[in-house]
Amino acid sequence: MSKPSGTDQVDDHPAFVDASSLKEPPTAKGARTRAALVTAARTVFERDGFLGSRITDISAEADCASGTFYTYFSGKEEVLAAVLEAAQDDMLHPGLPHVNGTDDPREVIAASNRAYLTAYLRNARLMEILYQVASIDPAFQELRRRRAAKFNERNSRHIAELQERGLADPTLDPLMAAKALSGMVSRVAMELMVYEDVDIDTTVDLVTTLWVNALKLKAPEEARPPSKRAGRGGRRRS
Amino acid sequence: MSKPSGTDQVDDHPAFVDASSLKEPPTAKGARTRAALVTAARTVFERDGFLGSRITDISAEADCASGTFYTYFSGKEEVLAAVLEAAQDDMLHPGLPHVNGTDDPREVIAASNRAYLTAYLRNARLMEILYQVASIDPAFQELRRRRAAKFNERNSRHIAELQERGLADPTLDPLMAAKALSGMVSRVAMELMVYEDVDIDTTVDLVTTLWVNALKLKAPEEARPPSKRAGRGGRRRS
Amino acid sequence: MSKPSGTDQVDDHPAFVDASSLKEPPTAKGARTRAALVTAARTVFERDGFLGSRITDISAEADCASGTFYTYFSGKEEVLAAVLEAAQDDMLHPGLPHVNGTDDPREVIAASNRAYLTAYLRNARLMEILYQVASIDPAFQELRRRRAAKFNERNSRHIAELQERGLADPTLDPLMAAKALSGMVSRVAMELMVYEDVDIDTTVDLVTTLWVNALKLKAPEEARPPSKRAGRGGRRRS
Amino acid sequence: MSKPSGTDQVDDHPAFVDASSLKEPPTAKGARTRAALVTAARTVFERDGFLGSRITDISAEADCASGTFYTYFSGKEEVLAAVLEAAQDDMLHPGLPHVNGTDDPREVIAASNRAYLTAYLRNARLMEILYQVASIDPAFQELRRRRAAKFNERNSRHIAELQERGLADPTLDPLMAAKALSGMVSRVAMELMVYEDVDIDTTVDLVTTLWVNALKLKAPEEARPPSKRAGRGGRRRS
DNA sequence: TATGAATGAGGTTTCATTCAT
DNA sequence: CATGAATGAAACCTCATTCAT
Repeated sequence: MSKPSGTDQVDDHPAFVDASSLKEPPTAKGARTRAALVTAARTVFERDGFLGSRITDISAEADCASGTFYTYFSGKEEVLAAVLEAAQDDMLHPGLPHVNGTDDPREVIAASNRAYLTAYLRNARLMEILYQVASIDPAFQELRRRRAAKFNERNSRHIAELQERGLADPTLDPLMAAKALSGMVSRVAMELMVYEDVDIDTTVDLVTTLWVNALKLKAPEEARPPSKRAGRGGRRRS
Repeated sequence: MSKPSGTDQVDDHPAFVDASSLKEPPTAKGARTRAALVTAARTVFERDGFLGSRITDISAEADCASGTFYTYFSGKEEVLAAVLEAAQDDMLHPGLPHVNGTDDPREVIAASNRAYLTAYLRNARLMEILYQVASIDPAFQELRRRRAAKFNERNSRHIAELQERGLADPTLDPLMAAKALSGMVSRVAMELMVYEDVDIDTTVDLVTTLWVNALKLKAPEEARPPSKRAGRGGRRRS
Repeated sequence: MSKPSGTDQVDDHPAFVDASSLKEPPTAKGARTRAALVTAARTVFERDGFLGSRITDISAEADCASGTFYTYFSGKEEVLAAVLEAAQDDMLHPGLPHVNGTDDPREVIAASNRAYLTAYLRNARLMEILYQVASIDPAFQELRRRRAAKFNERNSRHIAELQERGLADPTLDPLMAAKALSGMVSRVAMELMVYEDVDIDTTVDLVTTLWVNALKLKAPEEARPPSKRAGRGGRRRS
Repeated sequence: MSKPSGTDQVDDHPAFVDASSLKEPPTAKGARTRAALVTAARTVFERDGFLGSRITDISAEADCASGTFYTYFSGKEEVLAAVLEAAQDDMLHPGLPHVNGTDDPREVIAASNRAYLTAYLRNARLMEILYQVASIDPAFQELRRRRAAKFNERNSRHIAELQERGLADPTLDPLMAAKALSGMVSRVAMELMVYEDVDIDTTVDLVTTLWVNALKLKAPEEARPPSKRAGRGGRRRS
């Protein structure tokens, strides 16, 4: 099924498949310590930002000595990767948009957006941090890009499908539109929900309406411009 | 005249009116040195980012001793403010969208977006930096917010006007829509133009179409009670 | 027992009970390093004065890296507090004036003064430094004051006691007299013993005589001028 | 006339005869600028201490450029010398203790002390500063010593004279006693009057009584072998 | 593994002093 | 003489990283 608007991902990062920090902890205690460090790192990053944080703070937060940090990670970048990886699990299942029984594209889009924004809210600060780091560290930039690509692909497919069914503006480039619209959603998520505390229902409504309008989405029954009415040329958006 | 999409501003920062660094140096040489430092700071910030930059580098770039820096600024934050202030001048007059002779709202929107994106391109890295710093320093966060507010107000007014003229979807909240749409534009600017090197014409077209669609914009002649001419169905965006 | 003239304290600082640097280092090595730093700091302070000293010099003197200093102290002020605290121990037991077998107040005063001056000599430079710092840093000013208060209280009590026993000039305000006389002693300590190298016996004699005279001290057997012999008017002090 | 207790001097610095900064200002304007700098320096020194002060502050206080400072002085030490020199004039004539018509030594001593303490109050902070600097800069140490010497000499002479007249304890070494007693007075001046705000009358009384007691001073009529004994019976001021 | 003291390179900041205007 | 910008040596302080225990 195609999901329009970042259904199960946060931001443009659909899959935090990272390879860097997959050192499976050897011992049981080791695993616990490592986990504590990852949790602590997230806390500290969210509090102080990535660049503002110090390794000392992370180990302190994890209740261990600063030296211990280096048993599991080679530096801040690596914990960050681990933190993102951990967050991914949380973000992959944000109540998947089981738009049961509905075919109405608007409902599907709304559900997707809701799922996306819900997950976003839980991980907003982390996203902000990823953004920051990406603009500094090419590795994270790449990470961000690769994931955004997957994500946009999916939304793009959904748009294309709607176009094929005659439900969306056929003049739009599906991939470009997908990028622009999901960009809009993630921006709105940060600006309105995080900074301005707008409630999620309002936000879902807003972005869904704009998204639907932007695609000139028709109701399914209007689909496939019936040949006979072709003369009328009525391809009314929305 | 109301300008729809951040016509003459970059990002959400319509007016970099800053007060912090208004210490006009008394002498001419002083002014020159200060200017050199501001220029150098911009260069260094764009190269290394705000947090990655060192004051030493800035003074080196400005060909002066490190101590000289402190004659004019109390720290990196203050130069950044000065840099943004200087950039503002550049951004305030990016070939104002004198959409001469056209009343067509799409043309107006397109022109605005072009102006905006053009300026954005010139200051993209700086915007990225402001974003970074805002997420770290509350002062810049505030700066960003206050300016975004002004900016959104303007776009909001334009949308409301179109609604009043019966040209735009009346169900939209003008302010919210303005925020979402200009968010989209600045996101696209960064993602597509800066990271993916999409050319400006394509980008302008993309965002303009989406913007226009999102508002369900009608051509002026369709305005208001289109009752009688409904059959004609002239739907020309742009 | 009340001790007249700063018996077991140096200057007006009876108890260097400081709270600022009570961070007992956890490990043994840590304790050693900290102690080395305190010792080094004292050496450097006595050599260069407080303001003339550099943290680098202290760590160098303690044979450790400059960063190590900050593991234990937040700055020069804090080491100084630690140095004073350490000195206190030395000063608290300078051969307490166990004027065994004597009740003669003059002997008691002499012994006290000797104890005081002996300790003073050992810590003279430090006292000078405390004086300096106190005139600059309100925290040390306060420290000095609070301790002087305790000290003066004790001398004051001794004087009052002598007055009650009819051995000292009853017209004197005990606290004021205590302040003035111990001020005299510490001044003389610095001026004569430190700057002019007068030997301690001479100095003890000098200040004891002046102190005794100033109180118009009588020998115990003269106590409470018996009314009947009033006419004889025998007034021989000490 | 012999003055017992630092009659017209402040602290132990009877004569600020300094040679270092006697560069008579050439121009009239020059003289004014120099004077402004000296005044400013005193203000700044009293506010921030000698070591805490910066040349910049002094020129700022004197409303001139920092470079100007070097036209008149080679550094802080030199202005300090100038400041002390200027203060000397103020201190040399503090209402000289013309104890007209009295021969009573106590009156003389009281008057001297009053004169001394009055002047002290006016220059207390400056004295504190001189003390500080003396403990750092040998030149000022020397200055202080040489002046103290003259001062002590005078008090010493007065004591000797009283001894010769049979009015003071003949066992005291006049010079040593002078040093100790004037040390007491200057200490009390700082501690009580400056720090504790004790009023001058009380202070004069206190130190005068102690001074008189310490010398075992007799009234003139009791002088020497009082064999015939005026009959009137010596009135001892306790 | 865990610890936390020690390290020291690296950046920041201050200010006395010079010098061209 | 006055100015005040420029200088740069010198001190401060931080923190990632190592390593002996």
